[in-house]
Amino acid sequence: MSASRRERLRAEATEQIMEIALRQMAVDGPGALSLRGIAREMGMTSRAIYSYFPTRYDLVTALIRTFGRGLADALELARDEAPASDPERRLLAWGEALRAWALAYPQGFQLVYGDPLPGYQPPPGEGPVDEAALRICGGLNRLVAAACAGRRAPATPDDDWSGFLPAYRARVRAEAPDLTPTVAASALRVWARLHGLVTLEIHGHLRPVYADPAALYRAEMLDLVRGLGRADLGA
Amino acid sequence: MSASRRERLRAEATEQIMEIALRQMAVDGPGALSLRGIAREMGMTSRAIYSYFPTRYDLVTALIRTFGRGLADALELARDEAPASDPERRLLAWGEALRAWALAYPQGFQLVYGDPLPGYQPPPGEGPVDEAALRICGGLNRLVAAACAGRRAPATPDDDWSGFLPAYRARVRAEAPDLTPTVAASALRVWARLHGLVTLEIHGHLRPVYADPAALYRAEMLDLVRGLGRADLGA
DNA sequence: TGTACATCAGTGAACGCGCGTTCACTGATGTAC
DNA sequence: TGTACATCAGTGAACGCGCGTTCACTGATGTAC
Repeated sequence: MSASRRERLRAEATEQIMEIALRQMAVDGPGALSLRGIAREMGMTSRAIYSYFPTRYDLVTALIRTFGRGLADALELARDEAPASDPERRLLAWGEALRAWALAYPQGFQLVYGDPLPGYQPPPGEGPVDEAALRICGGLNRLVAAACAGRRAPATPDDDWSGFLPAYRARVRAEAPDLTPTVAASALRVWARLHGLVTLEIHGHLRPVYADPAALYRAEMLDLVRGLGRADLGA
Repeated sequence: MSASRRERLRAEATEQIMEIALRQMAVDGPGALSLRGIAREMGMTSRAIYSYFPTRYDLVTALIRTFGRGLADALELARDEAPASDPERRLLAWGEALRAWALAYPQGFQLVYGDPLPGYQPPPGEGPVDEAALRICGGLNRLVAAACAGRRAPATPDDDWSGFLPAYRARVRAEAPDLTPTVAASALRVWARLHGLVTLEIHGHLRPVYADPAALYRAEMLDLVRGLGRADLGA
């Protein structure tokens, strides 16, 4: 088992690098992330970082991927703590978790949903957020579908997918064959509404205005749930 | 009038600097903004920039202020093109203008509403966005109030302002004494809903999903107008 | 249990770069008499 | 209209900095026999 000791140390160092990277970004803004700075804080030569991340952008990619997974985990966890029999509560829990996570990791939120870093280009092939985006998007689709299920106007059966990209439609179909486009569009707009309040809050635009952003967010979520099931998308 | 020739040239150069700054930010991300780069592109010595902007951050501040004003102008213009007798259309026009402006100047939108630049701190005293934020916020408040006016449940008269910051409340009171807190909160949430879709779109998160973001946005606005006037904020 | 070898984390010095900013200046444009 | 002076846009060279990245290496940790 002594081979794994090296592995453990390596994993720990890798993690430490990522933690320090985050702190740097939190303190001085993204873009302040610097390999030399991390090395300095770890008490290592800057050269040493390169045996963990061959390039600055590889570090960023790893950060984005980690955060994406973390967010997806947090959302699924919160959702699953509410009983499956109560889809509305599950949706509310999901929404609360989104805000809570964003407030806890504002740099992470920005990495995943904002412009990650000046000049950063995701690596070719699967981007670092793709896996998480799929989980998050798919999860929200199912939640919204469940919450809509027992409501009036449960979506015209012959709605069209024409607004969506074919690739996205195929993906949705693959994992949730009976999801209607109306529901998918609703989910998208639910996401956008929550996203709007969250980004305003983490960028400080709510601060000079509203003292209780949690209440505002909750009210928005309640309104949003109330509005579900109306087939109101489209021309 | 030859004194003004110098002034004109100076103003033109100042404007050119700002334009190039924008282009740089658009191409290589914010944070890629560099005085030397601007000078290079203008065919000047980097030193020359300093007679226009004493510091890099002064340039950023000027950019933010300009963009803030530009956005506020665009919104007011669009609103005023719709007849004052049709508050809903005015609100819709305002919303469309927000999206259109953000798509036209994504760097500007990010300067005003996102993290402007790594390390940037607004100057002490009045920040560069304050004037524009006031105009935008106040304008939206009035629009929402007008759109709510003829509706059922036009806000409980004795609603409370407790969720808002006292300073904000005072400002709103000063310029629109009969605005109810319910309306103010509605306006805030209207803003957030539009902001959510817009930020998702300009950061490219809608692109892999929805082919017609304009339609999605329009649907959201219609839903939002439909929902106005319900006194649905609060515990 | 002991020795010879492979692995691999980390060192230390150096590269070339672009940056913001400062210094001392030049030469053209405008102003006052 | 012409001259003496003030203004001021822009030059050119230099500063010190922190950065990402590369080179050739050392010494400790683990592995095979």
